[in-house]
Amino acid sequence: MINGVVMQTLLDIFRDRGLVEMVSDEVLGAELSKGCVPFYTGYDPTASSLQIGNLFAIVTMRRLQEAGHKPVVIVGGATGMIGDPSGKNAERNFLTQETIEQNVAGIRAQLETYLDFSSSSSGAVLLNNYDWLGAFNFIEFLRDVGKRFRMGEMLAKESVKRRISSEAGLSFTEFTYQMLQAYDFLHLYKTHGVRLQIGGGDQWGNITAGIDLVRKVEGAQVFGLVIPLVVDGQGKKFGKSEGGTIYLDPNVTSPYQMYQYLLNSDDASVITYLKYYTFLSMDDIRQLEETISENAGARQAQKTLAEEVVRFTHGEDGLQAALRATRVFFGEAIENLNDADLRGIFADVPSVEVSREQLAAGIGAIDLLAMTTLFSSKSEARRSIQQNGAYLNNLPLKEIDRVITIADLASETTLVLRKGKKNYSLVRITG
RNA sequence: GGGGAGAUGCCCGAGUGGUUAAAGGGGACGGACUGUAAAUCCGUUGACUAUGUCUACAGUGGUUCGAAUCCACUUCUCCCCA
Repeated sequence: MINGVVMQTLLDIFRDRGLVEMVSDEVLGAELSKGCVPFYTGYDPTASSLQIGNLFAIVTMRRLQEAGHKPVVIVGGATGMIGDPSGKNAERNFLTQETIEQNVAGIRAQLETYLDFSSSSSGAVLLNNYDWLGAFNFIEFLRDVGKRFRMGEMLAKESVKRRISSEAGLSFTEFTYQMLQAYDFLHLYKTHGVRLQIGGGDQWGNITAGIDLVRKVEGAQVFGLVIPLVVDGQGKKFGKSEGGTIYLDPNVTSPYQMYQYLLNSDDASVITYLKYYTFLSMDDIRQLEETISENAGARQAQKTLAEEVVRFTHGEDGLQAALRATRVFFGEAIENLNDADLRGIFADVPSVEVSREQLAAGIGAIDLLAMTTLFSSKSEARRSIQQNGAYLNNLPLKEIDRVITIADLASETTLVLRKGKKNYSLVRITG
């Protein structure tokens, strides 16, 4: 309190936004107000791309960075080889050194779009814990680190208890995981002054292990902050759609797919997502919340969420591509588009090839439709046309005996066929 | 080893000699409605050279003008008694 005014700390602001599941000590609020607190979070390099589920932590890091705190991102080159038992039912397969290196490179590139990696005092750094953990020999590790750990505490960890009593059991390798991660915290404290670890709820055991180790070895207080688990209206983990996981890499998950996933957020969850994933003010978010009760059908909140996140991830160009793909996918006539546009929009759509001579000679609509994966027989194709369910370049195919020719190309080499609302197939001409 | 029941379209399930490409339900697909939701409603759901033709009711053979329906054998499934 200063002059009778309650100062709101960054931690309070985070709380208002719902970003805090747990903190190790309330003193963290004051610490964050005093000055730069280097903090870290870690990622396992199990894939070359992060997924949208990881984005929450990244956005949270960004918030901290904007408040003047320095992000230290660890990619678990060493711990990734061990496998974190937290929240997992079985030990995972070891990754090869080569795969891990590839994945580390991919993750680094992605983080650079979200965080400021400049050399300023709060500039982010990315480290690979293989660089220090890999150098250890076993005896040294036992003497310097292992001695600080008590079996009772280690066995009491939820992740360990659950796995030990499970069918799969727990290997010694996995059991030591918490020591490695705790050592990361100690190492970062010593080398970068890191005093805060953030992570998801399943990391709580590992985080506290690190806090304890730093206290024992250095006599210093460091902190942990756990962000909430993000789930959708059905309680399912955020970021998994029927089509699979939503990745941040546009080559794996197109901006359009990400946009669609976010746009389809249910009304009950969208406000929470806006708080987690966007930098909109709480006032703006409250206004969007009102639009839901006023006119839920407009889905203003969902649109805003999708726009903000896609722009943040893929830039303005990526967002525009997603919006254009959305318009086309949802029925806008396909015209004035070139091959490159279509390739972007229909990146995930199957295609068949037809020679230029064949198309020049004309192909019956039914025959052409039956060649695609859309229909498994000519009868189906015929039926679909009769039911007004077949479209050429998003215009209904009305006549059964329609002949399709070169003149029908939507772009230089492509015809767009559609069944029903949004099942597409492309026909490309060759030669 | 003895006795009994059964095998139908994507699935379940009617049908026991003649408009049966096969009732009904589910699913799926299309359409309407809608918020790219849910529900609801309508239509479709063997193939093809398409108002017709061909292929289909476990398999093979037979009876018959005509069979998913009757007979024989084969294969498989289930149940009961030893």
